[in-house]
Amino acid sequence: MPELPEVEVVRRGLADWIDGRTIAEVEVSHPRAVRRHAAGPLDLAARLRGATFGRPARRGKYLWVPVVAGADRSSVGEALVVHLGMSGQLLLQPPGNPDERHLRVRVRFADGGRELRFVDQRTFGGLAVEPTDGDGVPDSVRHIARDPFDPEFDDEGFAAALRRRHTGLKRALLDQTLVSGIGNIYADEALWAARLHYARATDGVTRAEAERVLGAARGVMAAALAQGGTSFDALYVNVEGESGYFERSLAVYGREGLPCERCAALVRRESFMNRSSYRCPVCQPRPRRPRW
DNA sequence: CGGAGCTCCTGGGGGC
DNA sequence: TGCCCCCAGGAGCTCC
Repeated sequence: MPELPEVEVVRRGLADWIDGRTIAEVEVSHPRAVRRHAAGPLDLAARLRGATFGRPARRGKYLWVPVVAGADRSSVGEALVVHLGMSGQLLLQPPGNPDERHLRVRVRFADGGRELRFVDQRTFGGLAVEPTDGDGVPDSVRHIARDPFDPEFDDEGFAAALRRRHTGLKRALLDQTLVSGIGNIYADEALWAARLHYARATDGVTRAEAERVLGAARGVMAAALAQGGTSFDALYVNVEGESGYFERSLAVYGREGLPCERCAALVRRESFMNRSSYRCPVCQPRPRRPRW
């Protein structure tokens, strides 16, 4: 469930720990973790060996670390791209620490200090080394929209693009090519804060409503980031393996049958898009003409 | 080409 | 106690 705030917590941790360090060796213990690296695990390891990490960057839920090649290679721009999927973790562990049960990739550094470990129970996440464009954005991230915290995010452009869509509002919020970083939890929280139903037709959403839900998404994700992110089942943790505290601040997600904080009506859980959606039946009434 | 549904995966938890 | 099934869901892929 790592969404933008959780990925940003990890990015900040990485910036503290790996920026400027040189890679000694990479071990891939589960090929699925590097399936997005088309040339295979050996190629991934070879591209990283001897290279130096730069400053970690992020767009939406995608994280990447520029890699500056060793002296023996031309310095074509490349980056190590990481997506945490549902259960991915990036941990900085002392080399002697016991391996985690779901350790997939280990990066050892030449300085012998803490190693970078990619741990992923459900294996939806993964790593790849990819070329970057003139703006430093990797291939697989180029189709991802800017996220609401990107200085170049265009609020009016978002509202216009949303209203041009012919789909349901939550579906659109989860579409990473429209706005990135929002997942199931923060979509539900943003919709509750904006008092909008998930099945509102996007072409019927007013400009003001579009601004409201965007502002709500920004607000809830900023609050979550300030608390170190949201955690469930200890699956999401920062690079030190610690959980965030935002779960206790969630207004609707995971709160089926509990009173809405605004109106005391009981929160409902509904199945939608093969996942759970939580809403207040009073604050977020079902639209006359729903779109799923 | 936009939109929608399917699928990948594992472990925790509930029901019987 | 053990087994089976459901559930969590990001995003690429496929089909219409």
